Amino acid sequence: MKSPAELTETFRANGLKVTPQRQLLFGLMHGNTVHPTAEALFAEASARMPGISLRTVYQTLTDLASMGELRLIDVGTGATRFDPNTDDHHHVVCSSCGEVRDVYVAGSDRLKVDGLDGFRIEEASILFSGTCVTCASDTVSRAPARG
Amino acid sequence: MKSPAELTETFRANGLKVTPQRQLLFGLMHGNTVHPTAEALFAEASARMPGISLRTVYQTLTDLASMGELRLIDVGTGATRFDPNTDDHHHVVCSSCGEVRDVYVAGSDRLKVDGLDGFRIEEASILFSGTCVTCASDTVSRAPARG
DNA sequence: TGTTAGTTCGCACTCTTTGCAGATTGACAA
DNA sequence: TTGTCAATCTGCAAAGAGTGCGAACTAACA
Repeated sequence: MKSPAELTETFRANGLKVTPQRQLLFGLMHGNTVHPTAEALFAEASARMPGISLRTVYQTLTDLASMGELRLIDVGTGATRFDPNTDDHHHVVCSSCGEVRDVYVAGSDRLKVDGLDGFRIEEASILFSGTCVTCASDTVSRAPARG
Repeated sequence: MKSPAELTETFRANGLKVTPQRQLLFGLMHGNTVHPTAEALFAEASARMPGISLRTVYQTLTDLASMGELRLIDVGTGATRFDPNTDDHHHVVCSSCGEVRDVYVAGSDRLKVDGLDGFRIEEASILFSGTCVTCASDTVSRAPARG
């Protein structure tokens, strides 16, 4: 995703207005590596701009996504996650706490895939799931206490 | 997924009852390759057993999944799909009509993945998306007419 | 400063899935 | 065959995630 300043340019150049709400969201998403949900972002935004609406958060995020500045990702935890990293990458999700991290995969071009006949493939996404460090240690330390 | 007869055994052996509703669903899912949603399965089931409830469909599907007889898959089209194929495989989804097909991938063990540090990986799923044959030809033949 | 098209916000509503509770009914024993 | 009891089924309410809509508001430019 471009920097807030660049996005400001881009938006204006496209006839879109740069509102305080949008600027706030540009800032919250820029360099954001936590893959927040709309709800999570709304909470952060609300703290800095009381009164901002969830509807606006969805709107802006959707706009950014359709401009290619943001990727919408679905890791199966219910809500859509937003990722400002537009590099060619994949994700890993903790099945316990839902944390999502970016993952880089090399060699995917050498995969032998059977069953794609007739499909014109546009995208391939790999989702790893498992347990993150924090949840793994929580389990270990808490297991004995719980019996 | 096991055959309806085998599932009947398994259910009874586990103290679960084998009701007409469950038998119907066993039959509808066995060998089913269309990856139906709960709603789609409910429609099929209703045609053969008027009065069966959507709630029961969800319940039975969830039971089968927790017994490992069914895989729940999320291809990003909104509703969860149910897959009786429990082999190690992946999926491809048509972004136009939502059709889902099974795909077999070889060589995934040779992928070089960066970013999994700290995670204990339990699963990796690959989702291809693109356009199926039917939708591709629809687009071609209809494009001129639509101008 | 005025104009106007693009935005924001809140509410209603859709869609998917789950919780609940009363009415039913398999499964096993006598 | 009948009885018992826990497992099931069904319908309805409700939760979570998004989206459509319209009135009020405001950036952006002349």
